[in-house]
Amino acid sequence: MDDVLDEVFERTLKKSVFKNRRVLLPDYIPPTLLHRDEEIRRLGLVLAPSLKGEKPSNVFIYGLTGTGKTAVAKYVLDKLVKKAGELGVRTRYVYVNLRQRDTPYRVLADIAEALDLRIPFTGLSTGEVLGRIVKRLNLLEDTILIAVLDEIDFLVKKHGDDLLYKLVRMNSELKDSSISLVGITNNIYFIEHLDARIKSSLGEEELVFSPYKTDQLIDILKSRAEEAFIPGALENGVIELCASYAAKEHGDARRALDLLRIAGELADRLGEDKVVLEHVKMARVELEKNRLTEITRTLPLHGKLVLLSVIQSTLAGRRYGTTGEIYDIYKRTAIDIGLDPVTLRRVSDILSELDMLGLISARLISRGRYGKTRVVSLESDAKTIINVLSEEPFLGESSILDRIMKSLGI
DNA sequence: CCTCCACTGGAAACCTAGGCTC
DNA sequence: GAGCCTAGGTTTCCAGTGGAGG
Repeated sequence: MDDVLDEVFERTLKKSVFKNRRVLLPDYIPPTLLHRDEEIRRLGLVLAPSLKGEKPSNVFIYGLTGTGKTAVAKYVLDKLVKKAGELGVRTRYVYVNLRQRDTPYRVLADIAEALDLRIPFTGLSTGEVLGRIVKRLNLLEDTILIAVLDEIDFLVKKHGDDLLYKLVRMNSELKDSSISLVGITNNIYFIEHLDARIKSSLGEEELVFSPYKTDQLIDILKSRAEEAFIPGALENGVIELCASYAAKEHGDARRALDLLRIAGELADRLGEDKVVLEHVKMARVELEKNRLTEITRTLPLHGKLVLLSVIQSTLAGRRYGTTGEIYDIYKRTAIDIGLDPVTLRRVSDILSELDMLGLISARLISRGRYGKTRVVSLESDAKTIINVLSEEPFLGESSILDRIMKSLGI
């Protein structure tokens, strides 16, 4: 037994294609950002007044995922704050991702924390938190706070633009301090459904990030690979393949880096001393599987049940199910395992949510006399989903999953 | 050209579990 | 402990609606 383990340990410890795997992780900000000089310069230009103690304009940054919006924002602000420190100007910044912190309260709590305030995770009114921030900023005289609100469209979609309005208006209550907003979104149409008051004040400046071209992706991957891998660890063409896969996904650099990293991890796991093209292809499959597992796992219970019902509705050789059919199946399953089923209205919403997550495709069609409904089909691997669902106590112990697996021939 | 199906999607309100202040 | 806050998931109610079949 020991020998087996020893071998595993040896293998992981001794040989690795990596020199420094960290530089390939999504939240790593490299010391220099390639092919974003213009964007860096322009954002710097907008925010530079803070070095003279003046309030910078609010900025809006648009661009698809993996175009370096977050990286550029963090990069510029890190440098800005450092420079401000040297000059003795009080400039701070907060970075908040509004997809993860998608309520007004949590956003305010994060901003408050950046000002060294302690805020409980629930209990206070948003107005109270806002008030404390104002008080704090007035106490810290001449402080310029820059709040980076990443994926800002998520908050607005769920809770409206009230918070943005309040944050913008907060400046009128501040004496010598100020707050500026940097909004980041990958939804170009986002600004259109903003209130006119906010649109004008938040969009004082606008930056648009265009996707990376394949050769730019290659540059980026090469420079990171030099840091990340030991020399000679990459077969010729590995980087190019990662780049071309990612270029197909609208030049998404994050995806390119993920592919490269996972390809490397696969090589390590297989005990090979070189990353080859085949590893990249495997990495692509793995990446999709991880995403699916992660999303499915974090689904609320009824979301999982509805997803399972979608699988069942497409079981008997059918390509899609309708909302009504899926609801019937769902209801039966829920009662079967001793759960109160939710209403059709709710299931309708859950189906939309699953669609947005990309797990299923739900297209709205009208079948004339036979009413309007959503045509739902599974867009992901049923086997992976069922594996995750079997972790669920309610489902794991029932025989439903076994039955489905049999029908699927797994 | 009109009807009417099978839902969709908006709005408000409810419920549970948490936490503040006084 | 009262009274008032929050987040999330949900229920209740209801006014639409695209287009096949009459």
